[in-house]
Amino acid sequence: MLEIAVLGLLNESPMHGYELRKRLASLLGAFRAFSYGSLYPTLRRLQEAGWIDEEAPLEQTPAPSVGFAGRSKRGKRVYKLTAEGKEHFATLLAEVGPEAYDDEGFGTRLAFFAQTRSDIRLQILEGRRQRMTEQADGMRTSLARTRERMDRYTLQLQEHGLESADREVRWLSELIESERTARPPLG
Amino acid sequence: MLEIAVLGLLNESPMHGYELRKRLASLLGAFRAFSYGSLYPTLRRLQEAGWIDEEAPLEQTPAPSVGFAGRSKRGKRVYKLTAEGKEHFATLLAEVGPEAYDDEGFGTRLAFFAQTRSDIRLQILEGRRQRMTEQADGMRTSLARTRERMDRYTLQLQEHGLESADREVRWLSELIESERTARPPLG
DNA sequence: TTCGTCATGTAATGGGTTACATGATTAC
DNA sequence: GTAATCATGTAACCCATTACATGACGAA
Repeated sequence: MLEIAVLGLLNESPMHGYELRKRLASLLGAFRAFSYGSLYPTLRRLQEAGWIDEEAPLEQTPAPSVGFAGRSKRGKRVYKLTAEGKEHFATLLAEVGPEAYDDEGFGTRLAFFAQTRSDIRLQILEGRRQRMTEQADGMRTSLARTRERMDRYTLQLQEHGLESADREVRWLSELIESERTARPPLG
Repeated sequence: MLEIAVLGLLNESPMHGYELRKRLASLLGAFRAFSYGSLYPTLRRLQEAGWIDEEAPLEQTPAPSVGFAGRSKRGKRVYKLTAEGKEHFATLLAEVGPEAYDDEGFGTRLAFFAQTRSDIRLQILEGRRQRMTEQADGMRTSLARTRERMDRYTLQLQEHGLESADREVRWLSELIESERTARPPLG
């Protein structure tokens, strides 16, 4: 999750960790803000895997002290995607399994839809819609079956959840529709 | 989270693990279904803490083999809340900090609102509303600032998120209102 | 007798968080 | 010169998941 988000942002432009975290927070909507305690280890892991790389900073100050990679002690580390990283990111975006439909995964995929193939976009939207439809139906059934036995708070909770699920289904249907008209099927 | 949910359900009636999991799934809405890999260890932990206890099953079959606590080999283990467990659960429900407002925590608290003191209910609802209001405002600001630079998918994502947040705020306001009229402040 | 579902459990792992620690840079 | 914010990092922990393993019981 963090991995795909980091790769996606770095695919748009090189960035350092601190900035990455801010972009992440605003992209994924204030909630889901990832702490540094997971971000920095992830950056290291991605670098070791060869998917991202540190940009050597262009030296304005004449002589950096002995430090490796051009950094004196502990300056900004600006990361960018490598060729393999771009490839890997493309592979991740092309996955259409359940991990692309669930609550955490779907938001992240959608955030990078502009970089996703249009047939994959459609598959993900339809998968998500199916999942949300099933969830809504399950809640409807359970509500119908146990409505009388529930206290008003449980009822409110379930009804709000159901309405949210229904709203999302409608929203997805609109997205699917405009996706289809924008790129009509061959023939 | 699992702890409070387990205690809450067992406070309503004694139950075994398997049943607990099904009730959990329907209570928290199909999503958030907790696997056995976390449920059973939690039950053990709660039992070791003295908050829940195994009910000795009433023997219908004449002689169980040597097993301890009345179970022959591995039968159902029906758990119930102890007195300390009830006390502990009440303490958990009375917490009004951030853990009661965030996404995971709030749903669980609301599910057991019928067992929660009405002044605490009000505090939790107001805390949640404040949090969601702040979140919505943050998203509105960020949308206003970066709307032009965003692709249509990111825009859709943010707008849907904003609408959901706004809807929840309105819903919370209704709950707060009815909570207040049902139990008007002293005087 | 075999299949489905009820029922309990463990081991390995994952993906994050909190709290802590450090240092550089900017604004007042 | 000092406070805020930018910036990077580590260690300990937490709460869950997946995959696996076992076994009882009822219905076809």
